[in-house]
Amino acid sequence: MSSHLIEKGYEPHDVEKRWYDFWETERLFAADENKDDDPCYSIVIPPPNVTGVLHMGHALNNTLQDILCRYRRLRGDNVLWMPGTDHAGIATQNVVEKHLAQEGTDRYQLGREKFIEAVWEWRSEYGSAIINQLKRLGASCDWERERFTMDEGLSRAVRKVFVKLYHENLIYRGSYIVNWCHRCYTALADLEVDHEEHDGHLYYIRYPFAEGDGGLVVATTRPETMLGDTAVAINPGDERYFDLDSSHVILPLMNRKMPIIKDKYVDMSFGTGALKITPAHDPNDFDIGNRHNLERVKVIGDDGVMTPEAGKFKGLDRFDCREAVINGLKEEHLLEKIEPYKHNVGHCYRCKSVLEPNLSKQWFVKAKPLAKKAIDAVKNAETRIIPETWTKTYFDWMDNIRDWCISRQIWWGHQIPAWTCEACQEIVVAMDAPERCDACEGRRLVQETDVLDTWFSSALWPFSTMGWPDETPALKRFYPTSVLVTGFDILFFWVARMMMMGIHFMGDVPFKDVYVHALVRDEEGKKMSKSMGNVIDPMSVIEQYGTDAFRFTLAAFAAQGRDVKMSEKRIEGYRHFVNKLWNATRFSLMHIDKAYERIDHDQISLVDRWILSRLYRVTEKVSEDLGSYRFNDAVAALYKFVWHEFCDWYLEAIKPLLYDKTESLRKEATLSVLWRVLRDTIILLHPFIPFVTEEIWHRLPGTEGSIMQAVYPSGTRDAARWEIDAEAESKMNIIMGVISGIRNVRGEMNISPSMPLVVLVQSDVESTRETIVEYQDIIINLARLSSISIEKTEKRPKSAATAVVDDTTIFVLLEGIIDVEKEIQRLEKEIKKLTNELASVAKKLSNEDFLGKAPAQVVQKVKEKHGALMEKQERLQSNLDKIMAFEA
RNA sequence: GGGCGGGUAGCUCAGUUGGGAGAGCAUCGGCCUUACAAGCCGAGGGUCACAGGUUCAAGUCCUGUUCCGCCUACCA
Repeated sequence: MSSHLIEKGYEPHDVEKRWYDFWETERLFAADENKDDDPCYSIVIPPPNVTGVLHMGHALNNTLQDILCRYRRLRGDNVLWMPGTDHAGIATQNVVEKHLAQEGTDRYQLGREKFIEAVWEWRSEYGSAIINQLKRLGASCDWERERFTMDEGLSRAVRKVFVKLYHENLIYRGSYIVNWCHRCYTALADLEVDHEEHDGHLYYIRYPFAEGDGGLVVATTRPETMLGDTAVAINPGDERYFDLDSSHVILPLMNRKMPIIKDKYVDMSFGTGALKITPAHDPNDFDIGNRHNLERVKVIGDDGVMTPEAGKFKGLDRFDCREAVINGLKEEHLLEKIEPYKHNVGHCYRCKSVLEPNLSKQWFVKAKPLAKKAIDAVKNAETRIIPETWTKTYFDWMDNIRDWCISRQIWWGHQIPAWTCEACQEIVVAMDAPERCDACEGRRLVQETDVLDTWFSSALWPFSTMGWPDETPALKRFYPTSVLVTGFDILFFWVARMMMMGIHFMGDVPFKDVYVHALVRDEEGKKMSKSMGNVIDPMSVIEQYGTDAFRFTLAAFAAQGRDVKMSEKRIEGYRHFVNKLWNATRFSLMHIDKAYERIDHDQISLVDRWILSRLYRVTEKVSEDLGSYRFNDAVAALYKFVWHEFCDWYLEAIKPLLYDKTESLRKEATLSVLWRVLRDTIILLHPFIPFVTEEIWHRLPGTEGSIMQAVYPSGTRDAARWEIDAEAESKMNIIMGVISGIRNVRGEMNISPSMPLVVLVQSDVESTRETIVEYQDIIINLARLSSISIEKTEKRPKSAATAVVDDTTIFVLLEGIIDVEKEIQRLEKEIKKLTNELASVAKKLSNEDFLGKAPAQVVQKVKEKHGALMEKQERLQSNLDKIMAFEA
């Protein structure tokens, strides 16, 4: 017995902290851009918001990345996992503004410079929260390289990109309708709009003709915008309006004379076929306005309050104004009717306020030319999207891409590097503040106050984090990255834009693979959200079950193309797995007290050969599955191997030898196999459950350093014997089959587990008999027998329960104990089951077409199955007959 | 409006080129067997949403129906 006794249950808490610190201190996560020989593997983290806390999505996302990175490191790759956070312009500004509000001040009182200082202070105090949570998760990022999108280096990259795109005419500035959030006081990109269906109303308003009686009735969901109307449009083909008396209408409440224009955009089948035109507050109306040279009257201000252009409604909040307008129209009897109407309303994705389409001067990226190359790269498989189904979504969006509004009217972010000359209004775009105007040599230049969309800087992440625009060794070695692991919710926001920028500026795709994983939902499949109260906090899960159990669960759930429905029950189940591994180790270490580097293959037993063969198979399987991002399959294979092969069969089978006090070469050989299998198993498991495996590693004799530096098990290392042992597997299948058959009888006949049984085994097949004779000790041990005899002839003993496995019949002799009735029932049940199975197989074989058209291999297989079933049924039947005759 | 994914055991879900319906949890029965009761040994349980089609053969491919979820969209 060794002195390495360990605790009975695995306690994750202090273990996790201890080993994470150890890994960091030893710099085991560090990539080396100056190393030439090893293959490189790189991933950039999807940077979480610096304001964020870790949620289930992050947990899944980073667990998968960590599994890949740890796996590749073990295989000997030079791995870079680049970590960092993004500055989350609007979100962060909102958070800091809330803090200021609590202190009774606001950013306007502070002023821009002081406010930005306050954000940096906030960041240094709270910004590392999510990083620490990633560490709790075990994330093996190269933290020494941690980046932030507002770092000086990354800011330089942002400016460089902006300047270059501007001079390539891929960035322009202009007045357009944008999505405006009055609360955040900024424009948003189209993507940043959340559409929600609302129960609203459709208001029918009559606009009287300028000449004569009557008027045109228009329908709108936003009556307050009528104050900014500058025309009414009808379809030129609309017969209803062919002979209008008047060419103009009078805008009610404003008393403005407006033209009736004709535009094919108008849908004759909707509403009245007459459309009010508000060029300053609707994107379609804006286009129509351009076509007809209409005036743009902006009635809703950027603060959500009506402007002086709204006449007597000036100063009203936009929603109050809606009420006022309706009342005003009612008084003038111009409101024809109100219908309930469901329609989509855009909301700010950051603060959920209702957005207004608003006329505004903004900066845009011309997306089409950039998108084209990004489309081609996926078409040419320079970048693979996995699962493939997402490529279609990617193409759909890319094909219909629209210009990207990149300016934001907030303070926290990269200030746009454009300066306006006060003298001549010339715009100068440059990396650094220019000293004089390019056009007039004027020296008074004012920088643009807008900042850039956060996603603009995130789009550069794969190369800006590696030092671009400098030509760094890191870029040379690690770009393009091997894979991007991300959720589909930011496929457009981020992945598509990185593709565009990466290709444009690096001349190469940013990643070879994009692995798109599922979203984590609650048990009912709903998106987890704070407002619904269905959020499971990863940190509390880690507290309760340990990081390893949590990670194993996440990986097990990560089947491709499916959402993850998180359930604590499953986490609990995998905690049991971690504990099982722990206890298997505990048992092993009671017998192992040294390293066994060499296995004496002449001395090892059948079960030893079998478990080595199974270990080889699971090793291959895990490599295959991780190579194709099938995390759940890898987890299932490992789970089955550890629990149902290593623990249930192997450890149980070798117990008698281990408990035998006498030293022998045989025992030494088995111990060496046990040592090897345990060591290799924890190495295989380490990418998934890093903490417990590191802990075990250090308790296992003969290991050095960290498990992270271990040699990954592979077929080449132990070439002579390290392979599938088909003979051992097939023999073990016979042995295990016989044992299971006996156990089945014991269970079904309610025979106490402690009662030793006498068993007679019969088989026609010589090799089967030989195998059973040779390894009868295993059967006696695991099936709890007092004796076993093996013979060829079929001669049914008195008072026996029967089990048939393949070519073997097992008689459990139970003179005086057997419950004949029970045995008859048992056999009848078994025979009935076989009869059903046989029927479907026989049907197949009686089908001429099947015999003629199916591949010979398949026919052969079915025939064999039929034979086996027949034989089994016959034998059970004959035993039933005998037992019944005996009974009678 | 367009697109995508899903409906498989009581629950949560696997099931890769079409050829034996699986796992975990839950349930039932038996065990405190000297690693683990967070355990061991057994057992039961499914017309693979519905209707057609292709095929010798369909959970798997095709068509339609239905229910659920998501993404996307400038019809007032």
